[in-house]
Amino acid sequence: MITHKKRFETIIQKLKDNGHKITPQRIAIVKILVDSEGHPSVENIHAQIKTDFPTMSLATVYRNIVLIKSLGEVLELGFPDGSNRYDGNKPYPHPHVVCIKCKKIVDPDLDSLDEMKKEVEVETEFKILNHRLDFFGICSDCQAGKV
Amino acid sequence: MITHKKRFETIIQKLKDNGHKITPQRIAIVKILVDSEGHPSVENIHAQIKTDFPTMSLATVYRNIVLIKSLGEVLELGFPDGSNRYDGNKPYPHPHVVCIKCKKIVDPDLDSLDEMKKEVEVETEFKILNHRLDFFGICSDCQAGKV
DNA sequence: TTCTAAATGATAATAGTTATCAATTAGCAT
DNA sequence: ATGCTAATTGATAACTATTATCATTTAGAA
Ligand SMILES: [Mn+2]
Ligand SMILES: [Mn+2]
Ligand SMILES: [Zn+2]
Ligand SMILES: [Zn+2]
Repeated sequence: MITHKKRFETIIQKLKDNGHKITPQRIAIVKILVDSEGHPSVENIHAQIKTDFPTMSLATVYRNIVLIKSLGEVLELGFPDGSNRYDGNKPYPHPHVVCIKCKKIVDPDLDSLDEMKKEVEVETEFKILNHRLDFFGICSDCQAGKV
Repeated sequence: MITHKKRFETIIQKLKDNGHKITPQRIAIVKILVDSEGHPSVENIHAQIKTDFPTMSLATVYRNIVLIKSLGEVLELGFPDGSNRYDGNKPYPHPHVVCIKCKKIVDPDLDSLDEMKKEVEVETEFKILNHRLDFFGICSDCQAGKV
């Protein structure tokens, strides 16, 4: 996918620009972050890499996600049960739709959010800097019993 | 506050109706859940009660919140960093505005959410059952440097 | 008042994440 | 190309919010 390749280059370049070394582990992690459609978890990333990179440590995955997060190049979807998920393609806040059965997470198109943010700023007198919107439900596959 | 008293009675009654005993610990926890304006944390609830009920165990607070949650009478706002907060007055999903400085959480009035939910259902073919909307920012007090 | 299942308090166990530290290595200087 | 050094890694210990365990206590019915 062309946009994924571009994201890959962007993140690698940003790592270089900030004086970080480009290790094989880093490359593998960034690749998965930008190639995944389904918002992978740390465990998922680790498992994928370990298949053909058996020495990959879980700590390295965590460390690099923290690093890439600090560069603003991955969005962390933290869930209270600890099952955090990551979006390396759209590293800015955006709404998500979560299937509570198969744990799939997709990006819907929603434009009314900006309007909503302004509403909230006027009403509450907060300066809004960030937001998080999740819808939880059952995807069409799971509704059809294709679990 | 009249609405809080009503909520208190509602929850106590529901506990009775479901065969649960009304203990002093339970009463204290429910009181705080319905009297708090600011979405208290477990630690906060525990600390408040311990002042004049020194034997109150943290485990009891956790246990009772799980119980009241299971009866649908408190909304849990789980945050990925483990700083969960509770709303005993509006136990159904609703948007929140979180101050990232003083950790205050308020309930804004927002009506466009239902519309948004329908939009998402049409677009993604999910059956939406629940949602979570948080805005993060800085409250007017913190903006004024009243920290 | 007595009885018993439910609830509590104290604490151990759990799980995701972060910290630590010795060993390895990417990338620069020679 | 080689060696150097600070950055990075892998292994594992530590941490922290929450849950489980279990002996003791108690709410509420008989
Ligand atoms: Mn996304
Ligand atoms: Mn609320
Ligand atoms: Zn599904
Ligand atoms: Zn504030």
